[in-house]
Amino acid sequence: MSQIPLARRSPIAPENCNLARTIEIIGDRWTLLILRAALYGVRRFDDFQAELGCPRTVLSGRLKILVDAGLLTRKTYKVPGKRARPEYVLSAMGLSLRPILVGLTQWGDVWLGKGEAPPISFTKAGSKTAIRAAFVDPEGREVRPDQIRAVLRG
Amino acid sequence: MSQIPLARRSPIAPENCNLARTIEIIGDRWTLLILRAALYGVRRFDDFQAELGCPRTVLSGRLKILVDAGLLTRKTYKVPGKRARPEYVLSAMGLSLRPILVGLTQWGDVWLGKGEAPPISFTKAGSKTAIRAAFVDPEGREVRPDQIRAVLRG
DNA sequence: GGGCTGGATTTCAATTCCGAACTCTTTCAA
DNA sequence: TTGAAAGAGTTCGGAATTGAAATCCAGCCC
Repeated sequence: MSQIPLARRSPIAPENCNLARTIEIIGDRWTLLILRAALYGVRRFDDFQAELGCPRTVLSGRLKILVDAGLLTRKTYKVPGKRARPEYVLSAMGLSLRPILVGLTQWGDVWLGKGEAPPISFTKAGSKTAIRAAFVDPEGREVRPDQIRAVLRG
Repeated sequence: MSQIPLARRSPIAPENCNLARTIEIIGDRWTLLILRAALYGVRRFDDFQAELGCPRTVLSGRLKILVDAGLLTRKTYKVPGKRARPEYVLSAMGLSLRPILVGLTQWGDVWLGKGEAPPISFTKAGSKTAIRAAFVDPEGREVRPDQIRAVLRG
């Protein structure tokens, strides 16, 4: 029934596993919620704070981590008549997490959705049909999950 | 430059957002590392502990959460001549996170990879070319990131 | 100057985490 | 029959992190 054969250890030590490294950066409740908000267009400190409802200390710290890691870029914006403020904009590095967060959203729709229609869905521009996160080969054709093979180097 | 227009709040309140709900369950360092190990075939308490190096109390708690949430199933295994022990195997719900963890791995390969060849890569069965996470339409054709539109219900 | 505003820091109790030792149960070995 | 081993936890202090609120701080307005 379980597709995965028993292993006592993973084939890659967590120290040099890029998945483990990724988890070190974004594997955190608040960090993920910040990225969620950022992908919806939130950029300012107080807006993040209102959105997440987290302590300002935590928000401040997490934003710093994300900027240092390169997922967010700290820019300055200026509303006329107000002083300049920093805003936190997704970099290309952060933007490229979008398929993953959409994938997580769709996973939640399936397994946590309580039968309701999902509150947000995704379509191709100019079309009404839904799109989904998936794997594709180099030519852009879908590869079904059961066709995925892992290959170890060396 | 930034593709995402400024927003003061996200269009969906975190309370009834399936992405936020997902993050509540698996948005945690140790939880994600447990799932990583589980997807590599690790099943037993002490093996998880050796793999993650986390306190046994934390592991015990996280496993309980994952079992309660339905991602792991607690079964009993018996090595001949040894007493029966519990093991934690991925349910269908947990297995369906695999594409997401593969996506995170590849994101790490691109952005954290330090120029080395990734220690693990993914291909389509019977092929040698790499696959990648992307969006597809219902027919399985790739949709480029700039063509994605979010649609709110209601 | 004095108030306002949006970032960020300080403070401190409450929680969570860590690490090591300890428990409990069954099986094997002396 | 006693005892050692092994696996899966639990117990227990001390350390670190979190949460909530108050405070600070810099520039823009009047």
